[in-house]
Amino acid sequence: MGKPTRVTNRIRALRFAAGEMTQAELADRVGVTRQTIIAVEQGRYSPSLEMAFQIARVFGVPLDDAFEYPKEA
Amino acid sequence: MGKPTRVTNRIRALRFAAGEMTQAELADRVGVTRQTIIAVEQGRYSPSLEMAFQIARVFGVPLDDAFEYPKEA
DNA sequence: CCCCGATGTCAGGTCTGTTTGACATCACGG
DNA sequence: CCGTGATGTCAAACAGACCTGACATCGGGG
Repeated sequence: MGKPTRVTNRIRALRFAAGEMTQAELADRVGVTRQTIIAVEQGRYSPSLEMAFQIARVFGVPLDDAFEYPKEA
Repeated sequence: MGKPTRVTNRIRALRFAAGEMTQAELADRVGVTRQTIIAVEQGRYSPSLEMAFQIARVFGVPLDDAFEYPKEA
């Protein structure tokens, strides 16, 4: 139980928008584990900046489009 | 000796552009340590996505403007 | 000259992102 | 009915981000 990750993402939506891309395939393309994709997709924790960049790149969208950070606590 | 952080940033430039903002002040505003700012600024490691968002927000720029990720290995 | 603010370094320790591997469920097709 | 692909869960371990605290340097003022 650490801090709830305030960062949200649109990975799932982007996956489906990209022709029903599977979690396993995304994980493979990004170079991480399927587990990691699941955890991030579910918002259990936020990815590293590098991983965020790679994910956004896979879908061809800017970072701010794939991930969002709410205003203040 | 881990992996060299492929992510680069324009923090230093942004700091000076923002009226000579000091590392300590940025650290304070972002809510991290001065050490962390130094390390990130020097590219010793890439920040978390949350921290990246906060930094970009301090300077009022989009993520992709504050941080860059080079093409391929 | 001395002090102080700003930057940088080093050592150690904590926390969380990431991995590996095993396993459960559900939908689908043969 | 059985097998398989996609998703999800849990546990344990490792790695890297981040912290604390101490200290070194350099430049500018008083």
